[in-house]
Order: sequence, then structure tokens, then C-alpha cells
Amino acid sequence: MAILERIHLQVIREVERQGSLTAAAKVLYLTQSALSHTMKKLEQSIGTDVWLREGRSLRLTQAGQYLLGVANRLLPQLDQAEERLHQYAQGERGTLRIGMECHPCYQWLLKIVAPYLSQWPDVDVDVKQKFQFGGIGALFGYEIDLLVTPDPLFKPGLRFEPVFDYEQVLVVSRNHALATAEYIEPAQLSSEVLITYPVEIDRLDIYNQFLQPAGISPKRHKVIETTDIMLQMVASGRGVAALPRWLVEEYANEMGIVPVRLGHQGIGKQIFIGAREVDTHIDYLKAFIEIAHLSAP
Amino acid sequence: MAILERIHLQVIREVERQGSLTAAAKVLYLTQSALSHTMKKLEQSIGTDVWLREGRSLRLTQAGQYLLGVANRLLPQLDQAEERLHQYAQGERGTLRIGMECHPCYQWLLKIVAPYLSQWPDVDVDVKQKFQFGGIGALFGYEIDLLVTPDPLFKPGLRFEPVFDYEQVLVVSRNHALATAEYIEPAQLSSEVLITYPVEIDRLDIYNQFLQPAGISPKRHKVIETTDIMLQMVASGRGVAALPRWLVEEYANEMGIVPVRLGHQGIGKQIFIGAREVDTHIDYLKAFIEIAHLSAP
DNA sequence: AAGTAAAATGATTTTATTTCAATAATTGAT
DNA sequence: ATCAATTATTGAAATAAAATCATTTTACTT
Repeated sequence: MAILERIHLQVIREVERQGSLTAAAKVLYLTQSALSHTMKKLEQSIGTDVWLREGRSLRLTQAGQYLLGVANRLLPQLDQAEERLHQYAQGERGTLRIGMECHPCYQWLLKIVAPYLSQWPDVDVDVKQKFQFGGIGALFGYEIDLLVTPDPLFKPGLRFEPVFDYEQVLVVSRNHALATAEYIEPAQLSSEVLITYPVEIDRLDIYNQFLQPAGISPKRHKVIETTDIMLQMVASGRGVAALPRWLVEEYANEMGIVPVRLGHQGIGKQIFIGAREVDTHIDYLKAFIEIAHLSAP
Repeated sequence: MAILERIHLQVIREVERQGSLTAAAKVLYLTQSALSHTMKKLEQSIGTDVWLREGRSLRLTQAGQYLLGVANRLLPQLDQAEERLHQYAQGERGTLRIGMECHPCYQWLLKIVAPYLSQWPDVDVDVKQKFQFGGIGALFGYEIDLLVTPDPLFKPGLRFEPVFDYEQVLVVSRNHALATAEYIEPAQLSSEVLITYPVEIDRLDIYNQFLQPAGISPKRHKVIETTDIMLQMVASGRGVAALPRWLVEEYANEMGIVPVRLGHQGIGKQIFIGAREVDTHIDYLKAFIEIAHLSAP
């Protein structure tokens, strides 16, 4: 009845990764012959070829490409399941895989993780920041167990709750002309270099809530990966950035940076933490959310 | 290296479904002994029991429950993959699995499917209307390939586009007191029996956009599964319902029902069709969306 | 054309799975 | 309380599947 097995998916994945059956065999600790036999048998069972034999190389057929997609989707889930079983076996509770869709929150997360790890010695924590299909997709696809994000999604299957509010502010060097302003208007940024994280421009609050409505662009736009470097760039007067007020205030003294309100009202933001509904009963997951609540910056 | 195989998940799933290892063996066309050996070996490999042996019955351990979840999630995907491979083998293109989160759209869908099936003779169409984790979850979880919904989700990994606009109206019998009204106010429904589909009350437009803002409740609330019965109930004066105008107009003459605008402005709605971004290149999927566009009611 | 690298194939060996048969434990019924 | 029926476990034997080894075929390189 069942013909498609884990090994078939593994072979397809490894042939793509390694480039040849022979190389795939090495990675899988089997002989080239074994893989050839196994896959030939699969092809006979399903009645269609997985590869086009072009000379001595293999190119995926349409069916093969489909299978590669299945492999890339399902194999990681099987691996993760096995890993988790081993954790159960050792009395560990599992790994809490946290996804982050909020760059600066990383600093905040670090402060939560420390007490969490000591309260839950048998739970590991893993943080991921890159998702092919976005955080929501990663949650649905069982790549992560929790998602920290400013964009919640109230849909069946998922549960989001707010963990803290904050104000998104402009950071400038304390020597900067704008350092003493009570608040700034969009136009005042047209002569500034704006430093942001490398995300799509529409997801940057300072664009979609501040600059774009006013039709303003900064003089230049620089992209920096990490918060620390970003702040140093700002401190040295190379540009301005938009970050949470709590983050800026934390570094204000030591780094010589100053927060400035964006617009008269300021930009208000909220961070949510989301999980799959079916998981919400898991004690160590609930505990994390609770700690997150208590540790609002 | 890899120890968790498809058979293990199948056994766990079937033991839960059938109630015993013996019954599971029958379903899997194997002996009870074989399953016992197989699972014993798995338990040794992962180092933890899957079942608690209580008398002559098996109860899942924590690890076992976890595996059951994995099984219920992954086995259907493997089954679907095999099915699709067989379709490839027979020169068929596959099955387009369409999810519906819009009850009355079913009537509209029926009209699209006919021409689609004749244009794509090698593509099958399957329609699902119930999702454990909502349509979005079903899309992410590869349970369906397309989702017809009034609630799009513009997130990475998914792509939604509007297919048509319509007005949500009240349907009443032509003998009804409200039948000649140009439009009605919420208060006028407080003495009516309201018939709706069986969905959460918050997802009903007539509630969340009309009655609730005015703080009004209908005299009674009846739930009906199918559109046809619903219309017959309305025609026979047993109650009123809220449905798309195009649907009502289609049945107006033969059934003796009349559409009435909800509120002065009416309730405007939009239906979207969504797909996984990675699938948007598939020709027969694109074709369906195109036909859907052209067939706006 | 020779040499090399890759995949396929066939025969054999090895390993894993399945069945068979027997046992033990538990449940339900009389 | 006993008996019959049901269920799971276990060990040994039989069967089936998979892996290897040795060889062949193909096509790419120089």
C-alpha cells in the first residue's frame, strides 16, 4: 500500500544537494548501487521516473521536482520529531523554538531567556530569525513553536497575545541637530541618512507610518544587520535610525545617543507572542509566555 | 541514523483508531506480532516507550501522544504525495484542492468548476469546507491548494487576490412586511427569526457589521447548513437570512424571495482567492484563478 | 582513442521483517 | 471461581527486502 518512504525523500534531497547519486550515497552511508536500486524500485512502483537520465547526470522530472518539495517540507519535521523523542527519553521536556519577527526584540529576548532557562532546566531554547514563508508560515509549518512579532494574526489554529507596548522613536547622536527636538516631522528626515534593518521597506514602521504618508524620502538609506552596530553608526553621526524607546534609553548614556519622538503623537507599537492553539496547554510554553509578560521592558 | 519510519506512524495512528494492536494489524495487512516487534524496536531505538502497557491494552505515553500528533499531521501529506505521483504517472496533472470559507460561494463555485473541468481534462477538483485550523492553516498545511474566502491574509508565503465584489443583503419572503422596504435598520430585525450558516457568530457579517454595532439581537437565531434549505425556510416565512445579492436575485423568481439592503449604505463585501506563493506558477492553478475572475457573479 | 567518472545491472550476501507457534496476562461471562 | 476469549509479548524460523560487490554500460574529458 505505502510505497513512499523516508529514504526516497532523503535520496532525492541529497542528490540535489550533493549533485550526484554517488555523492549522495556517501552522505547517506550507503553505496551508489543501493540508492540506484532503491530509486529504481520507487520509480517502478509509482509508474513514473523521478529523474531524467541525461548522460551520466540526473535531472529531476516534474514528478521529481514535486517530490523534492515534499522532501524539503517533511524531512525536517521527521528529524525534529526524532530529536524531540530523544529529549523525552532523557527526561528533557523538549526544545522551545522561538521565531522573531522583530529585530530589536532580540535584546529583550536575551533577558527573558536567562531566567527561563534556569526555571526550566530541562527545556532548551532555540531562536530563529529567518523564515522562508514568514513567521506565520513557520508557525503553521512546525518550524517554530512561538513567534514574537508586531503583526499578530487572529485566525483559528493560532493564538496571539500582546506582551508589551512601546514607542518607536528616532535615535540620533547627542550632538545631532535634532537631539534636542521634542519631536520631529517627516520633512526633517529628508536630509538625513536613515539606517534600518534589512527587511522589506513596507514592514518598516518609520516608512509605512511616518515617511510614506508624508511622501518624504530620506537622503540615503543604509542597511545594517545588527542592533549594536546600528547604534554605533548612529552614535558616530553617520545616520539616524528608528528603534524602540526602551532600547534607546538603555544605551543612551553609555553610547551617547538620544531618542526623539516621531511626529507629534509618536508611533505606538505593540509586540505579540503567538503559538499554535493545539500547543497552548504545554506547560513550559505557557511558562515562557508568562515570563515574557512579566519582563516587559 | 534515521529511525522513525512511516510504518511507525501508521501503527500509532491505527492503534488509536482501531483500539488495539490486533485490530491495527488487520487494517495494515500484517500480523499483530509484526507490529509488536516493529514498535518494540522503535521504542528501543528512541529509548522511551510509546505505550504504557496497562493490562492487555495500550495507552499512549507522553512521547506516544506526541508521535500521534506527528502521525496525524504527516501521514496525510505522504498519502497525498503518493496520490499525486500516481496522477503524474497517468499523465494527469493533479488534483486542485479548493477550500471554501464562504458558504454561499459554493453556488458560484459550481458554475466555475464545470468549464474548468472541461478546459483541464487532466486536472481533478476537490472542494473542502471544514478545516480544523481554518482555511489559512489548511493552506499552510498543504491540505488545500486554493482558498476562497472573504478574509484574505497578506503575509509572506501566501498570495491573495480579489475575485469579485458583492453586496450582502437581507433575504425575505415576498409576502414579508419588509419585502418592499428600500433598506432596513438593525432595530427592524429585533422581532425577526434570523437564519444563518453554522459558523462562529463573529464571522457573520450581519452580526459584526450590522446588529452588534447597534446592540440589537434578533428574536431568534436558527442555524441551517445548506443554502437551498435556508432559502426555502425564508420563502416559507420561517425567518430571514443574510446572503449575497447575486445569489438572492438568481433564486428570486422561482422561490418567491426578495433582497433588501442592509442599512442605508448596504454591506459591501469582497471575495478573495488565495494560494501558496510557491504554487503560483502552476499553470492549472493560475488558470483556475483566471476563470474565477471572469466568472464574477 | 584512452581514460575517467557516473549510473545501471545482476548475483550474492547480509540484514531486516514477517510469520508461526507458544506463552503469559487480562478481561468478561457463566 | 473458573473458563473461554482476547490481547500482547517473545523466540525461532521463514521470508522478503535491502545492501554490497563485481561488472557493465554510457557519456564526458583530454
